[in-house]
Amino acid sequence: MTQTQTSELTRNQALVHETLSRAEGPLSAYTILDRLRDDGFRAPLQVYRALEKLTGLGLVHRLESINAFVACAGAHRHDDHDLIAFAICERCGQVEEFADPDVFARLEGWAADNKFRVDKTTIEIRGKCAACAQAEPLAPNS
Amino acid sequence: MTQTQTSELTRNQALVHETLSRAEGPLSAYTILDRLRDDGFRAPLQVYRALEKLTGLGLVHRLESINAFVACAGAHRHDDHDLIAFAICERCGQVEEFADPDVFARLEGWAADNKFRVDKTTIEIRGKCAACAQAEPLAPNS
DNA sequence: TCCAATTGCGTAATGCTATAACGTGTGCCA
DNA sequence: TGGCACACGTTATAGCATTACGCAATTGGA
Repeated sequence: MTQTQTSELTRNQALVHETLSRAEGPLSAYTILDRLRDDGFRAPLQVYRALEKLTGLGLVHRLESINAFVACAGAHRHDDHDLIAFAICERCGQVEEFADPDVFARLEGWAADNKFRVDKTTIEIRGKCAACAQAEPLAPNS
Repeated sequence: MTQTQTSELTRNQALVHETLSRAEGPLSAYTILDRLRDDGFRAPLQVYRALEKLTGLGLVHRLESINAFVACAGAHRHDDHDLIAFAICERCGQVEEFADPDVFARLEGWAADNKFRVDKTTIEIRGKCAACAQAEPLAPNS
């Protein structure tokens, strides 16, 4: 029941990944835990350990601004794990991933100019997605 | 002891702001609380309420990726509160603010193309600042 | 072959971050 | 003067993440 090959997922990792993949939006670690109770999950650490591995593999992204996790949409190149921006709808919870090479080029330019060694870059836009923006008027009251 | 003019800070707000301004780097809300015990602070909410006001005024920034707060460096325009990127050194804790109009222009471009209504944009780079990068070799072991 | 290193797992406890829900007081102004 | 907006204080609770301990299985040399 342990890992037999480097690139395969263990049972716990696969369960967490499946849970995130099936979800419609980002999930918190504790939500994942709750959804995996029936599969034997008992403690937060089981989730966090799996998430650590999955994020390392680029299969899952962490959304820093909302303390949640999403399965990688997979629409981008594998080695661009940390060159992805997120647009998070605060109304419906949907998350859009997008990669803007120019944005990252400029940030890397700043880093180079300032001799800053980059480990991880976070770009997250919060607001309302197209559908929710339309559903909600601009000036609700007054 | 309450607010007499709209643009002035209350005692609590001023104390939190001063604490952050004097700090060398970002502080967590609970660290701020500890530093203000002698000034009568007892509960997290006293800090969080002040922080909410200060971030609203643009005097303080929240660093989402490390759950901490910094006093605004003030080197940028007042109305560019949320158009600022941060470079956070994970070794010494120093934070650099910088505004890159092109980056934000491209992100706003994406938002416009996708009819996404932006509320807040977060850009945070974590890594090693120039001094710390030099102090730490690239491949420590192996 | 056997030892040691690595990796993952399970459990319990703890720590850190943030908010909910009360009620109080004060200034403003219609 | 009554209502509103805002700030405050306190207690309790919710939500997020890690430390620490021990065990089991795999792997890769010596």
